[in-house]
Amino acid sequence: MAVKRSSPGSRKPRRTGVSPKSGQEPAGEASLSLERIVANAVDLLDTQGIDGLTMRRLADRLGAGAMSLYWHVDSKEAVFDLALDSVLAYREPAQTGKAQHWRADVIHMLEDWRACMLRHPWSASLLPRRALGPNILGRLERLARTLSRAGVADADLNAGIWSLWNYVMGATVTRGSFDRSDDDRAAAQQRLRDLSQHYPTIERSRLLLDDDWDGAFRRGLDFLLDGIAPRRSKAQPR
Amino acid sequence: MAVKRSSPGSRKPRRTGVSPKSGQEPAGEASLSLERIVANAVDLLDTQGIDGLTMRRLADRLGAGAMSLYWHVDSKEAVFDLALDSVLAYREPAQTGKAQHWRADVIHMLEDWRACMLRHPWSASLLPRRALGPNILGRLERLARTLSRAGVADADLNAGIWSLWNYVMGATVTRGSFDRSDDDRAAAQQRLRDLSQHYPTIERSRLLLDDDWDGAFRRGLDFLLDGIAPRRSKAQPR
DNA sequence: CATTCACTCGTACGCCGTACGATAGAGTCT
DNA sequence: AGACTCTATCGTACGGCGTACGAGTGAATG
Repeated sequence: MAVKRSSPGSRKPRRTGVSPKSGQEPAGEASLSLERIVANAVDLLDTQGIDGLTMRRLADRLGAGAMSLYWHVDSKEAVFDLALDSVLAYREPAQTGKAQHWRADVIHMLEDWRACMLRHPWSASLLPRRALGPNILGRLERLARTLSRAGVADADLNAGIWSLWNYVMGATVTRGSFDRSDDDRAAAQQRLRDLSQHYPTIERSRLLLDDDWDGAFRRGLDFLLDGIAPRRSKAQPR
Repeated sequence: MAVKRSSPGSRKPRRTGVSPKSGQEPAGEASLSLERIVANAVDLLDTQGIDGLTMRRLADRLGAGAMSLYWHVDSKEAVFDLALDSVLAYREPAQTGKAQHWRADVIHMLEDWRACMLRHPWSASLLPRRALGPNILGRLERLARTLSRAGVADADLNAGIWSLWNYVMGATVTRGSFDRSDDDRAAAQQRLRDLSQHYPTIERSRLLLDDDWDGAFRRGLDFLLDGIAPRRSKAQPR
């Protein structure tokens, strides 16, 4: 699944040089393009949820027939891949000249990552079964570079990257499991309160009710970065 | 989605006391029951993957009509919930009398958690959108209890639990994104090698090719536990 | 015997992803 | 000009899905 042979259905549409009449599309009736498809898919996912994206609906929105999409895209799976990656693009922080501390850099990127995914809740549930897109890899690369420059030993690098990565992933995915919609937020809270009763320690700490997600995220990140930070006497891993 | 009103379709079947003829079912033709449904669903998921589970197939396997399932189960979603939770049961370690160190205890539970999910790869991709079942909550409770007894301050407890939790979640989910099947494992490796070329730091560290997942998991866990461990002078969170 | 339950299942509806092949227009070559 | 190719669109149809609905069955109960 993760690896696709470049299938016959998808030669790239090269824009034939000649744009339509004027320099800009007026409105709704532009021609199909990968960009428009992906943008509308994201929109659909945002508003209708993960089951709301169907090829027919997507095509309708674009004023096209369902099968027209398949000239630009191999399958619905591909639409998911593209939508996911498109939502995870990272704009570097404004780089105001002053060199950032590596730690701030890492935190910024990871908090932004988390924010991106929370802005599009479907992305968290998609991630586990999708391939790595360029934006995802770009973030990994950046993370690796930052840590490496900060002096993290090569031998520790991969473990460090994956630790941070996993943490962010898990935090986002977990967060997404709670209070998905606002409709039943109250009901969910009640349910969690009921559930808690059978789990005394959890209840006492209000684990399921505490909703300072952002703070918890940041604190865990600090735990990890403390562990990863270079030039500590790391002899006994136990 | 996460919260269901207990819908009308699912009164619990109470076994009417009188078992069939003998004490044990002979073979294939037992009657439907929640246990059999869930067990077969897990089997189907294990062998056919997440798309391989359909209500019709599941019913066939059980020698029943598709709609018969719906007397025991509200919907296909419920089957997913049940299958997921059933796979995540935790058997406490043999408790050989000697008191375990809390750290060993936590590590055991979390490594077991990860192992469970890797044994059933579909579980990782299901987790993000499913409700909390009793086995999942049981593990959280145990984690909370262990940390609390180990002396983690109440104020740090939730952050600690969620950190560990998120980490395990993310590690499992990420792991699942790679080399899903053995069919295309070679192809996947090649693809990753190609990809790496555009991401120099990643390539240098062989991030995507390194396959010591278990080791990386353990090392990250140690990072975190170092950060969480009680009685450290934790004044400056920065 | 009548009624109620616990349980099973056949049929049917509306939706899905997409294989296939028929277009239509624009560009290119002779 | 005519023939041909390439890009792009789309209508139809197929097989499969989840599940609403309601009819059926056999045992327990009154």
